[in-house]
Amino acid sequence: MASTGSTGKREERTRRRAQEVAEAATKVFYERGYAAATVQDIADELGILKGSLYHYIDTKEDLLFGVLQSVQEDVTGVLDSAIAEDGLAPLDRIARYVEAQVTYNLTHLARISVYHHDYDQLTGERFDEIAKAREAHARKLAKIVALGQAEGDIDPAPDARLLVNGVFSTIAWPYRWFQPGGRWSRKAVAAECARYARQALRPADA
Amino acid sequence: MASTGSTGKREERTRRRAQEVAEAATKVFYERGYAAATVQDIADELGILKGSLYHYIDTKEDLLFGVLQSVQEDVTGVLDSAIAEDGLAPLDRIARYVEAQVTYNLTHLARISVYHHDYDQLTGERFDEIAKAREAHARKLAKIVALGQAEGDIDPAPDARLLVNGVFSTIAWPYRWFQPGGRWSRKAVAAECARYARQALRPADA
DNA sequence: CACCGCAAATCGAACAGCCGGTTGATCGAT
DNA sequence: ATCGATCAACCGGCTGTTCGATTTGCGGTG
Repeated sequence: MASTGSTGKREERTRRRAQEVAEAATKVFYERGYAAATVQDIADELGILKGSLYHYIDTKEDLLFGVLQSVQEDVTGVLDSAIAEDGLAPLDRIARYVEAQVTYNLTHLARISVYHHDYDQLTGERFDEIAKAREAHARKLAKIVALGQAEGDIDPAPDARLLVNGVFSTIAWPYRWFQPGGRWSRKAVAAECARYARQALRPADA
Repeated sequence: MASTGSTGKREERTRRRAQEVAEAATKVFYERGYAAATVQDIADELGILKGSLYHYIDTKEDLLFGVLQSVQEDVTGVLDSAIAEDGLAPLDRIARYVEAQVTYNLTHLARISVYHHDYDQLTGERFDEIAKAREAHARKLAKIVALGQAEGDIDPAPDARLLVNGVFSTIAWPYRWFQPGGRWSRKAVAAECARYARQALRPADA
């Protein structure tokens, strides 16, 4: 049987285990923070010895990078989806994007926490890679903002990049205070953030 | 000569040195993060041996707590000042508060970074103390928001506590991306944040 | 279906190095 | 002479990482 495309049980199992490792790392990094977390902690979470963990990685940082890369993919996907929708005015597009991203953030609290909290603990090229992706992300959003300013449903006075940072703040902060099962549902928070951002972007007079 | 009230050169010098220690800790925690930072690093920053540092502290965590306590005082002061101003409509008061706090944050990047980044590395009562202060802070702001909602210049639909979190996001995020001497001045960023928050709070129709 | 081969996964033990923290002696300004 | 500040040397414990031995379970063979 040809190899490509079909997943033997062997490879399947391997892939699964690798994902379990990533999840364990995410959980531990979320609870303790990357720097304070120990390779031992992650091994304990998996129920193996810490030496065994090095069958999957070369370095502790590999675990962090794995998580960050994966989150970056998701985050990029959310924005691209919002861009792909057609027939939306820029302001509506941004509102949808905010709602979708906040929903994602509150559904994947651990991943997003690590993404925002520990990303600057990466070193060398790896840091650069994520930083580059983040900047590309910001530029994409800036384009939509600028379009909205040109069309008149977004305040034309402020620099588009400043408005982008405003939107990011609205998106990024909720993971810091949100409590699952608490007073507000994910949906309610996401909707309020979308409203908040939309209102903030609108021209002053309106 | 009486002792109380007058500062002898001895005590003066001691106080100064203690502040230098705190500043060194702030700088190192800002650059490396609390968990990754070493007592050695801070001693190096001061030009003394790490053993000598323990003349001022009992524990590494003392350094973190010192910084956080001090920042918490400042932050409380900023809000209280905004509350003390009289003759201001709630929405104007909040806008002033946002501008003042963002200005503070961008002027004391290192302190604020540590405050937001490493505060959950405190343990026991100390964590509780800061957490309590933060909650009191949120309640104060919620009162102003609720007042604004009652008076009609703030959207009455969303829960006041959700709006407070929105305002906090606008305040707290800039330290993450702001670059001193970069494209925007502190004043410009602070003013834009104030505008962003004010606009976000206003009723939808307006 | 029973067997075997082989690679992936885990173990077990060790490592050098650095961590936070302690202690007693010494320095230096008042 | 006093007392805060610094030094010098040390400790036990834990860190990330390495590596050869051992176990586990899928894939092919008869």
